[in-house]
Amino acid sequence: MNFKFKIIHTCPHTGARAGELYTPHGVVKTPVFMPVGTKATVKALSPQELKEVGAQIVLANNYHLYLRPGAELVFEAGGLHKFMNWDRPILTDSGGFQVFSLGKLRTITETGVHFKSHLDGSKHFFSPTIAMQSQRNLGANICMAFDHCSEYGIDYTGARQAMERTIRWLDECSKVQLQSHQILFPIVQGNMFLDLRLQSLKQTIPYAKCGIAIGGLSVGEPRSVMNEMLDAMQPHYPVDMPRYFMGLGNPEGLLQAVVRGIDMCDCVLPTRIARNGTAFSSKGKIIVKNSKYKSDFSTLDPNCDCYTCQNFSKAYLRHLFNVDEILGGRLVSLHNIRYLTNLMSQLRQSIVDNNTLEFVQEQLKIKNFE
RNA sequence: GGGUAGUUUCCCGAGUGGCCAAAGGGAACAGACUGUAAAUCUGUCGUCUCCGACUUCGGUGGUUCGAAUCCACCACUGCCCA
Repeated sequence: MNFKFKIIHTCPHTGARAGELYTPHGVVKTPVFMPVGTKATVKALSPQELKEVGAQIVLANNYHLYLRPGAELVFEAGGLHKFMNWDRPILTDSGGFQVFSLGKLRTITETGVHFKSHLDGSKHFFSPTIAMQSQRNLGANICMAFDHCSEYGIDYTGARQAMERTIRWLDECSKVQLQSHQILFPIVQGNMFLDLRLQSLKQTIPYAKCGIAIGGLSVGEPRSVMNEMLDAMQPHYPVDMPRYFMGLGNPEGLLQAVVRGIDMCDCVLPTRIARNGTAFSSKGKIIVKNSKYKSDFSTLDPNCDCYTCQNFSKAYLRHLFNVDEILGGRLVSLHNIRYLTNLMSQLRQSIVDNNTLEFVQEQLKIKNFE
């Protein structure tokens, strides 16, 4: 088998683990934050910059790449790694999240999802099989199961139906033969209902060969609810494979998740808020555009080793946003990714050093950390 | 010198008797963003003791129950003719 997960150390006081995920495109040290590059590019950053900033693995999105340029074209190009010039591991989301986010542009049936392209309104259909075949063509290392991610606030019956459908779809997904350098990650659903979560987890585990994902959280629910869900699932995960919390990317959430046994996270948050003028920092969130930084010639974060923090002041970054120059979004994206990769590697070190609890509590003292 | 068009809240600019504290855009300010329909979106944007009151539409004086809108004069600006 081309994939292997090795646990280096488990925290004796929390659920945190330090591990290594071996893939045909290299090793990923966990816990890990994975930047999102939906359309085969992490917005505003080059692969070289991503490496400099410590990205070990990136995401791409099956739905978006299926529409443009098409999965066959990516296959023809030699696969995503070659196409986007990223030689480290890649994970593709199946398009399941678009079932959730595209709202009125889609209708869900038992056999799959009818989409209207957000680009030109053209009609498309994803069955679990089609979604997996498309991901096979894209050629990422980790392919996510095609799931039904239900929205926060849905009632029990709706949540149960989405969860059960996800299991049925998972079974179909598992029958699609992937390339030898690929593996399927199944996804646990169940919305905010503990029994559904646990049932989903139980039924999903048999399909997990190397890793298992938690979907449908961090979709607007209070942090306490998210933690409650993670706490409930933690004792029941397979020990020997990474748990991937889909769509989590704010510093506090990452810490909360890792101490609850999560190994992998991804999110658009760092890059999106960066382009919108907000930076993470060891003193909390910095809204760079704010007028109070007009003549603040200090850097975003004195503790950060990124290119941005080595060379540019808040006043300059604010200026870039003010005059609508793309470099602003680039520099803050660089910083925000670095902030999270740094946070995760420090967290990893704390696990190895047996002082995770201390480290996390110290970090959580930071105010305005959302 | 003559003619003509204009002067609106930070800027541009709509508004030609009441529904106007005054459209729209910009700027400014604040906020949101979680498996990316996002370099996007939302809110505030005359003053105040802010369910209400007050002061504004170049200036002054009129007409009118009521004026940014009508009239007179003045000031300034653009354009055309000398």
